[in-house]
This record gives sequence, structure tokens and C-alpha cells, in this order.
Amino acid sequence: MKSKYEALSLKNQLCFPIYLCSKEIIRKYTPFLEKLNLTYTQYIVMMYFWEKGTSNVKAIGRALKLDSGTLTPLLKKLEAKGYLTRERSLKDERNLAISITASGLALRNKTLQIPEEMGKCINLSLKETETLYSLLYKILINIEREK
Amino acid sequence: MKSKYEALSLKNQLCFPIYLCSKEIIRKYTPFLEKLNLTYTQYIVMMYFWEKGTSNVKAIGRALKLDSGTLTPLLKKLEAKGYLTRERSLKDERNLAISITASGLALRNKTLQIPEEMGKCINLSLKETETLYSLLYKILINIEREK
DNA sequence: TACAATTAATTTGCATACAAAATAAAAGAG
DNA sequence: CTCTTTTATTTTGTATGCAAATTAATTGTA
Repeated sequence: MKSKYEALSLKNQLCFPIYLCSKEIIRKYTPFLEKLNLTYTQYIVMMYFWEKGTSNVKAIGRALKLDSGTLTPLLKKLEAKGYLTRERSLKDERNLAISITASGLALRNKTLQIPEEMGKCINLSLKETETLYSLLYKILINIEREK
Repeated sequence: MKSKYEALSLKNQLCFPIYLCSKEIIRKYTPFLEKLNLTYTQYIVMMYFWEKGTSNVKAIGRALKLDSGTLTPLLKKLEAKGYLTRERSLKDERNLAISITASGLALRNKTLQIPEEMGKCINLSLKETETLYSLLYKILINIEREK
């Protein structure tokens, strides 16, 4: 007979394996990223800049769903590593104009093998990967809609 | 034509939506858990104790994949809230005997509606939920196997 | 039985992660 | 044109999250 607590059991929670997967995958990234002197979050931010080149705190936060209180110190660290520059926008001094440097751009070529290595580690078929990907974005859209 | 950077694009990363889903779902839990004076990680630990009753730092860490350096202060907070007790094991004083209190056990009845509320928010069909669940555990097993 | 090796938990140090308060600049209202 | 409101970023405070070093207790071994 099912207890009234059944749905509360850890093994029946969807949130728990998502939380674990997120942490475990980030852990798997770590040895690759250490060679580049990046943490996982810094890597996500660099991926954003490889595509955008220039941005500001607000736009990064919207794209990566990161709070400005997380981004400010993180961006300062990436600046200290020489991968980004930070200066106040001339047009509107409230904005930070953040740009990728040549050194930051060069980093991209050193990350080319990471997606494949991580793919081997996650080890899902193409079909499974697509299914998982679409279910995750479905959740993200559903949660977004609720706000 | 596909760039050699295609696989590095944020929109093609599987890790990114997993990371976002984890954070967004935890954010959705927050208002429910605030009423119980719990954070998400504290809630996970309480779920563990609702099932086990008694444990030690090592076993909790293995089950929830949390480092002892995370658990020690977190367990002290749960003790301060009156939900757990912590005392050295008599048989082996290296071990902490951690037990749930009556107050911690009573908390369980206040969380009964959370899974349903979260389900509404995530809003996947039963079939989709099962698929997602099984893909996530597949990844966890594959990553585990690599260690 | 001394003493090295192992084990469990704690502490330390660094990096998120986010809410809320503070700061500074620009936009809007009267 | 001044004063309020809004906006972008930074700062502060609290809570993870984990690796590495430390501490304390137990186990294994010569």
C-alpha cells in the first residue's frame, strides 16, 4: 500500500536527479577547465562572449540566468585573467561595456575537444540526447511562463 | 556551413539546460520551503532523514552526493533549528550519530502538497516525466561508471 | 604493544548563487 | 529646470559546494 508520503520520497523526485546531474556534469568538466584556468560558470560566460563579443551585465544575466551579484565578481576575475575588459559605457555610464580580448578569443580553440569528451562521458545516443534536450527546454519554458 | 565552433555554441550544450533547470526548479521551491524555514539542500537532507531516521555524515554524503565540508555546517544549522540531533557515536567516536527529532518528523506533514505544486509548475505529462527521469539516471550511472 | 596507515568529521579557502540594500546615472514629470 | 522615478551595477549577507589540510579516533602490523 502506498503511503501518503510516497511522492515525497527522494527516489520519486524529479528535482533530485536534475540537481545531481547538474553537479556531476560540472564536476566532470572541472579537469578540462582547470587547464584553461576557468571554472564552469566562467566557461559559460566565455561561451557567451565567444558568440557575442561585447555585452553588459544585464544582458549576460538575462541570457545565462545569473544574478548581477554573481556576475560582478566573476567578470572581475575574468578581467584579471586577461580574457575580458570592463569599462563604463560612454553613452550611458550606468552600463558596463564588457568585451572579449584576443587572449579570451584564443581560448576558444583550446576548448574544441571538450564537447566530444563530455559526450563520451554522458554517453547517450543522439536520439536520447535530443529527447532530453527538448524535455529540459520544455520545463524551462513552463517555468518561465509562470513568472 | 557549420563552423568548427558549432558544438561549442551554448544552444548546443546539454549541460547548460541541465544547469538552468536545476537552478530554476530550486528557485521555484524556495517560496514553499521558506514557510518551513528550510533551504533546498536542507530539504533534501530532511527528505533523507524522513526515510532513514538516523545516519552519519559519510552515509548522507554518499546518498546525496554532498561533500562533508558542505554537510557539517548544514547539519549544524538543522540542529540549531531543532530538526536534527548530532552526537558522537558511542561505539566509534569518529562517527556522528545524527537523528531526526519529533519536530523534524512533524515537518514532513507540512510538505505534502509540495510535490503536486511543483508538478504543476514543471507541467510535463506522466510519460514525459518518466522519460526524463530515466534519461537523467542513465547519465548518473554512466558518469558513476567512469570514476 | 608501539606505531604507521586508515577513516570520519571538521576546518579552511575559494568560487558560486541569489536576495536585498546601496550607489550612481539617466529619464520622466510638473 | 528641479525633483522623483527608474535603471544598471555594485556591495553586503547568507547559504551552498568542493578540494585540500587538519584533527581525532580506530585499525592494521611488525
